[in-house]
Amino acid sequence: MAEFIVILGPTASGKSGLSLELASELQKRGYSPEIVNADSMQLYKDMDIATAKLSVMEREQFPHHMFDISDPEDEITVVQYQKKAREVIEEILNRGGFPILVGGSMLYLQSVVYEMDFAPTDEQIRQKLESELESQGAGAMLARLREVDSESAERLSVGDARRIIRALELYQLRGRGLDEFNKKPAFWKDCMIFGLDVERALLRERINARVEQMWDSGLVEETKLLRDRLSTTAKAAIGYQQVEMFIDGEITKQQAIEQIQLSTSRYAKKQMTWFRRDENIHWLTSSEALVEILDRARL
RNA sequence: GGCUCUGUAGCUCAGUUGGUAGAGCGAACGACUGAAAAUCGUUAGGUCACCGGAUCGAUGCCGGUCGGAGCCA
Repeated sequence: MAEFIVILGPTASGKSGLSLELASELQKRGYSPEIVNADSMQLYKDMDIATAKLSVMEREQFPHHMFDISDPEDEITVVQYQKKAREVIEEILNRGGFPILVGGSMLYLQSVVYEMDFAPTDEQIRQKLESELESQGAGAMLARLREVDSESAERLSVGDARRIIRALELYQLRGRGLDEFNKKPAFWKDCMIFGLDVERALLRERINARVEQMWDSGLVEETKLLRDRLSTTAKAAIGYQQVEMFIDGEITKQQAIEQIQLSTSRYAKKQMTWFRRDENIHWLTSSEALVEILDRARL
C-alpha cells in the first residue's frame, strides 16, 4: 500500500476541499490523516485570500503542515521546501499517520515525490556569469554552454538566459551540466498520485467566480497590508500586482478582476501542461473523486 | 442637420509614397532540476467595415452605404 497520497490539479479544481473529504473518510476508517501543503504560495503567512488558502478553522479539523511557514518578506526555494516537506512526511509516518500531499505547484510536488537531487548554487560564480551575460549577450553564453553541455544547450533557447546561466553555473560547480538529470526519476517513497481533472470551460467559470469572491472577502485590504512587504517570490502571487494597480488608480475594479481571472486561467493551463507529462498521475473526475481514490489506493 | 476624425488578427493598435499586411496582449501547444503563481519557446488567427469607380493591380486613391468618436448647431 502507498505510504502517502498526493492530490494535485490546476488551481480552483477543488483540491483542498477534496483533501478534507479524504481525510475525514480516512479517519473514519481508522487512519490518522495529516495534510501537507504543496502550493508554493500558501507557504507564506498573511497571503490568505489571494492564494485561496483554507481558513484556520477548516484546517483545525486535521493536522495541516507547510502552511504559513514563512514571512512574506522571505523567500522559500524549492530546495528548502523539499527538505522541510520530506521531514514533515517522515515525521507523520513515524508517528503512524497517513500523509496527504496537496497542491498544484508541480516543481514542488515533484521535488518531494521523486528522487530529485538539486545541485547547489554559488553566488560568486553566478554573479560572474550574470555580468558576463550583460557584456557578452545571451548568444555567446549559449555558445559557451554548447561547448561543455551540448545536450542542455540544445534544449534551451537564447531567450532563456536564466536557464543558460544556471546550466553554466552547474558545469563550473560539478563539471557537468543539466544533462545529468534523469528524465524519469524514481519515486522517493511508495505513493499514489491523483489528479483532479476539471473541464476547461467549467474550470474557467470557477476561477472567475472565485476571483469575484476573493475581492468581496477583502483582497484589497490584504494587498494593502502586504504591500511593500513581499519578497520577489511572494510578489509573484497572482492578484497583488493587479490590486495594487487598482489602488493606485491605474485600472478600475472591473479591469483588476478581469486581469486576475485571466492570469489565473493562464496559470491553470500551464499547470495542466506540466501534469500531462507525468504519466504516474491517476486522473479523477471531481464527482467520483473520493470514491476513486479510496478504491484505487485500496484504503 | 453641418464639420472633423475613425472602422486592419479575439483585444489594443502599427503599416503600406498603390504590388493582398505586422507588433504587443490573448489563444492553442510545448519546455522546465535552488526565482516555478516564475522564466522561456513554437504555432494558428485577417476576402485590411460594405458596395461601386479609375488602375495591369487596391487595404491604401475617388464616390457612396453602414457603424463608432468628437465639435458646432
